[in-house]
This record gives sequence, structure tokens and C-alpha cells, in this order.
Amino acid sequence: MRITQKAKEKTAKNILRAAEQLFTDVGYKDTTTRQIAQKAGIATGTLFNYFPSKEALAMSLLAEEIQQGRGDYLKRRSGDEDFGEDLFLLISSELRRLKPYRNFVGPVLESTMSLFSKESSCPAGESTRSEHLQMVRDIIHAHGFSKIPDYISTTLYWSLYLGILAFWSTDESRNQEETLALMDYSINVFTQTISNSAL
Amino acid sequence: MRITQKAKEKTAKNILRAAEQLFTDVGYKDTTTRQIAQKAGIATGTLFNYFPSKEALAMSLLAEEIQQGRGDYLKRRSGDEDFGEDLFLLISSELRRLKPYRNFVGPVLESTMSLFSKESSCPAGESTRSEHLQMVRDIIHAHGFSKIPDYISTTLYWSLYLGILAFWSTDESRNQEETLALMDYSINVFTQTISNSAL
DNA sequence: AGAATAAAATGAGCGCGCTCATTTTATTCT
DNA sequence: AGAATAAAATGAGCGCGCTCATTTTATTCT
Repeated sequence: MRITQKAKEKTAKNILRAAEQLFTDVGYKDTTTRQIAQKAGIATGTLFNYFPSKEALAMSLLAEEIQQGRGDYLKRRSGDEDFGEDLFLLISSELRRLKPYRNFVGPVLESTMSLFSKESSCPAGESTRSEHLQMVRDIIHAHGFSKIPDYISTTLYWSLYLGILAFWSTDESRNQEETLALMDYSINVFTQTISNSAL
Repeated sequence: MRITQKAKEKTAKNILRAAEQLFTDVGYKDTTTRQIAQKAGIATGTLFNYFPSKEALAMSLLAEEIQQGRGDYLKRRSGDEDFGEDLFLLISSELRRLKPYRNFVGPVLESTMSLFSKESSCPAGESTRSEHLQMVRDIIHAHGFSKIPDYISTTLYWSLYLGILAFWSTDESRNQEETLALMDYSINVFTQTISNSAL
């Protein structure tokens, strides 16, 4: 079809919008790629010309928000936060952006940014993970510590971070205040670990 | 067929043995339930009379080992370990038992004991999770602290625990010594958190 | 022994994510 | 304008996990 770049972008957006709506209303697992294609006005096969998998399609919605959240953090921080405050601001900025997608964040992040898989065959997930971890490394560096091996702090951080996301995604407390409490503890724990090399 | 209890048990074992071998050799995802059924000498449908899903079948292999590991821990502990030593002994006992299944532990635990799902439609996963957490609560209680809300310590612990399992399942260092280091840090972190209520 | 019954085994078939040979369409030649 | 070309759209169809109406088989009656 040698369609114009614009038409292609429009199709991509149609798919994303259709998927967003269905995932939110029907749920991630109960939405079929046939439904998404139909709602976007294309054939089923076409969907996979734009996104390598259902998972990747969903993740590209979330990746966009997480990136925006990181942008918010960079704008909002004043520069005189301590380490814990920096982390808190970063994560809460991401959560604010992710909020509209809370319904389907769970199953998507689980498979794309998993503790277990490392390479998830989902480009959007991979890059979101590595960009977030790089941001955290930058923050660590800016505050001038890091006495423990990188693989330890990275693994610990990623476990705690995913734990926060997972908890938040099903947190029914008022204003998700339990998530905030969990973040306080998690961040504190992490701070102590990387600042205090004594075992 | 009103088959004897013994015959049923034998079929169940055939399925488990066939699955174990295929998961180990071919990998979890590349093994089909049709292959397992064929190797076990039954029809495809019969497999699902014995196990509700492929996932549950795999998890029942792992659940058995984790339970044995907990048994080992109870036998091995002398009673004068400190809190961290107790946790270390529990987890390392489980890992020792899981070792033959390291190849496919990742994808199975990911979906059955996930941070994200809570109820996983896999009975073996649910009970393994809750039994492990109960053991940990018992240990906490035996050592007499627990100053923070239960949902916090449980969530934190589960994140760290899954992080350890995930890291271990792909740890290629000699004798998995990196996993041991990660365990040291994780356990230390957790100990500090629940013993020190000061935020 | 033979009929009635209950329980387990069976495999055709469903719906899913995804693929790929084919068709359709826009652009680039002459 | 019309042929050649390149790129994207298409949907029939694959292989998977899993279901369920039907068949097979063991046990329990009389």
C-alpha cells in the first residue's frame, strides 16, 4: 500500500486507542487481538504489522506513561532532596501517570518487566526496565554512594520496585495510602543497604 | 472406568514423571500438554482430569520440593540460630531441593507465586505461598519482633524472596555464590526493617 | 451371569495469539 | 496513461491449552 507515514501513524494510534479502551473495560486477558483489530478498523493480521505481540502492544501504552512520569520527576525535583526523597518522587511520578491503567498494569508488567525473565521478547518492556534502572543508578551516583556490588543493588532494587508496583495495582486503601507506606519502608530499606556496607 | 485408587496414583505419577523429564529437557514453554500425555500413555484430555492446567501440573512438582525443603529446614535447625540464620537456612534448604528443576523454575513460579496476581487459579501455588509465609511469620514470632504492619512485612518479604528465587534460577556464578551474597543482603535488609521500627 | 450404574478415559473441537502466502494499493518509472 | 514495482493489508490457517459430549470400563446390583 505504500501508505504515507501519516496514515501509518494514524493506524498505530487507532490500535493503541482501541486497545486502551478494551483493556480498561474488559480487562487485559479477556480482550482478544481480534476485538482490538475490529475496533481499530483493520484486519487481525495487520495489528501484528504494528506491534510484535499483544503483550508488546499493551506494554507500549504503559511504557509511554512511565517515560512521561520520569519526565515529570525531572521537572519537579528541586535538587535538594535527599536520596530517599528522590526515589520517592521518581516512583510516585510514575504511579500518577500509570493510574488510568491500573486495571491492567498487573498482567502486563508481570510478563514484560518480570523478575524472572530478564529478556522478555518485548522491546518496550526491556527499554523501560533499563531506562528506569539507569535513572536510579544516576540518582545513586548523584548522592555519592554505592558500596555494594552492582548486581546486588540492582536485583534488590528491582525486587522492591516491582513489589511496590504490584501492591499499588491492587491497593484499595484510601488514596492508596498503604502503597505510600510500603514505599517509605522499601526506600528506607534500600537506602540503608546501599549506604551501609557493613553486613 | 472405576479404576482403583492405586491405578489412579500410578497414572498421576506417570504424568508427573513425563512432565518432569520434558520440562527439564525441552523447557517449560516448548513442552506441549499433548507431548506430556503421549509420554505418559494417556489421551490429552485425561491429563486435565488429574491436573487443572499445565501450570498447576508444573507447580505441583515444585510445590513438593519446596515442602520437602521446609521439612529439611525443620530437621536441620539447631534452635540457637539468630533470625537471619533461620531465614537463610529455610531458603537455602528450599533451593537445594529445587536445584534439579532450575531449568523451568522461572516461568512456573512467575505465574503461580507472582507478586502481581495474589490468587493464581493454581491451588499448588497458592498453598505453597501461604505455607511459606506462615513459616516466616512463625520464625519472626519465635524471635520476638514484628513492630511493623503485617501487610508491609509480608509484601517486602515476598518481593525479596521472589527476587532471590528469580536471581538463583539464572545464576551462573560458581556454586551460585552470587545468590548466597544476595541472600545475605536481602535477609539483612529484612531483619533491620522488622526489628527497627524507626523510619 | 447379565443388567444397571457410576466413574474415568477419550479425542474432536473451541478460541486464542500469531504467521505467512496472497492480494491490494500507492508510487515510480517509461 | 499504463506497466512495473514496492510496501502494506488481508484473512485462512497453524499450534497451543483446554473443554465437554460421548465412549469405555470397572463395580454393584438382582
